[in-house]
Amino acid sequence: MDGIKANPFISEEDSDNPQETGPESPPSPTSNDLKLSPKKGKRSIQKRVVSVPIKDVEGSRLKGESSAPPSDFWAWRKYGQKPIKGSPYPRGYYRCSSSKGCPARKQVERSRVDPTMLVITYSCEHNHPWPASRNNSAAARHATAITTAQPQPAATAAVKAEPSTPQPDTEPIPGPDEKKFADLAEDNSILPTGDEFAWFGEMEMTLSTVLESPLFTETSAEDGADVTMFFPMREEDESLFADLGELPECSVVFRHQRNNVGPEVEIC
DNA sequence: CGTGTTTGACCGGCGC
DNA sequence: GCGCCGGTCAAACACG
Repeated sequence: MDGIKANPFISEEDSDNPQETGPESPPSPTSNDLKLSPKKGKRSIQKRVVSVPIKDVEGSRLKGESSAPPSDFWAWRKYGQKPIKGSPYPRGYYRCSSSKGCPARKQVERSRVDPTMLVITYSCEHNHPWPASRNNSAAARHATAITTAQPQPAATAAVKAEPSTPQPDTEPIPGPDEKKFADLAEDNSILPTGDEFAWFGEMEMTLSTVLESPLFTETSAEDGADVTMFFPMREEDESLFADLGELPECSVVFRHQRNNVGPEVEIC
């Protein structure tokens, strides 16, 4: 909390990287066996951790959302809430209600290290057939391009260095996942299905894109410079996406707050 | 009436 | 084997 705190407030998790958002969740020795939904016997769950300022959340609440914290425009239905040991704040469990049978889930809890931040964990079955969205091929291309454009040994290095650098919050791990997501999206681009799950792919793409951005990784990671990235897309733009196939369906807003050190991350 | 939230109970994994 | 804990279910309730 001295300002050197890492930036991205976003971290991703994969079957290979079962790590929670903070130091308070030590990787279990059997980390090979990722965490699964106890009830389901599925083996791969894609997880994405996003931190958003509570201010943002309240802002979205004003828009009409009751207790749904996120500002994404997919519908989430709360199906549970549990007090988490070690945390004064309960964790809410949300399920995607945008479409029937949507396997996507989301956990929302207040960050223990920074109570002004909400930690949102998106999760979805990895082996789920991600349908292509109207723009996902573009996004996929983008992500792929970025990933390949940055042949970082840091990818493995970052993952490897993680245990030795316990960050208080989430970490940017531009790892092999990005490629996975890209491949997924591209692979699924042949799927005829609707876009009920496209949001997840979209999110992967968007986040990956931002995370991979040298601007972000370098500048903000270096000294926390004033990185302001605006993707002026909001609800009103959603209608545009219905007709546009090139623009990103979701927007990510990274804003470095002057007073409140910490970027704003918004996924909508 | 349909949809979403709340809340207690239940289940399974994991550590001791 | 036992207890703890996280995640999910499902009934009851609230709201538009």
